[in-house]
Amino acid sequence: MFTTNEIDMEKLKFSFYQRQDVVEIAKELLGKVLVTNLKGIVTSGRIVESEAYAGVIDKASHASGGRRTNRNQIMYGNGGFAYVYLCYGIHHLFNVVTNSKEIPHAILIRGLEPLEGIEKMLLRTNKKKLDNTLTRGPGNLSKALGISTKHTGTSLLGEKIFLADDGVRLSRNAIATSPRIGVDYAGKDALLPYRFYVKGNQFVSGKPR
DNA sequence: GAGTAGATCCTCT
DNA sequence: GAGGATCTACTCA
Repeated sequence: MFTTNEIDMEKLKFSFYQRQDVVEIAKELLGKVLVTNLKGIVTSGRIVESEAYAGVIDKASHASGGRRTNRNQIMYGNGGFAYVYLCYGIHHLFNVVTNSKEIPHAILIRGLEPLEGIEKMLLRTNKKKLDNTLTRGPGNLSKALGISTKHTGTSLLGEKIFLADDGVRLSRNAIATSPRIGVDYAGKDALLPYRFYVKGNQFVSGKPR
């Protein structure tokens, strides 16, 4: 399906995260590579699913209505940092903060196709063999990559966690759009088409299509 | 295969 | 003191 091309991997630049349109960035993140390098263990995966959270005007966002708390203050900082938080007491959800200071945009990474360090991911998740549950869904992928809430505030331009472009390009018709998942509480904002995924990829969460 | 309950704990009210 | 940007296992059919 995808071919790895590690030689041409290039970290996404600060300016990539600084742009205004969080929905556009969410779409562009599909096909990019998320890499973690923690305690000398390198694991990575290609992003196949993402969701945009459009700051203060978005009821589904933690920053909805300008809410500002200890937990989400990182969203009010500059783009290019990680926002990780705990959900349902069990799951660590990994977000990419975008835009500039005081504009709390973020993108939730929901699905990855494993690339490097698959055996390490299996160890972390207590799985025996690779299947599509390893990095499908936001809770699973952060566990597989070793990401937890203590990584909130980590720069995505550093060595520990970063996003890279290895030259893979997705054609426009390979990308599908849908409403976001698990945000029914957000009223009509739950219907916004802010979720993007690679059509037919087995690491996309939700019902297979 | 579909539907539901339980896990589990940090964060905000 | 309540509830959440979820996942899994279990039931029932």
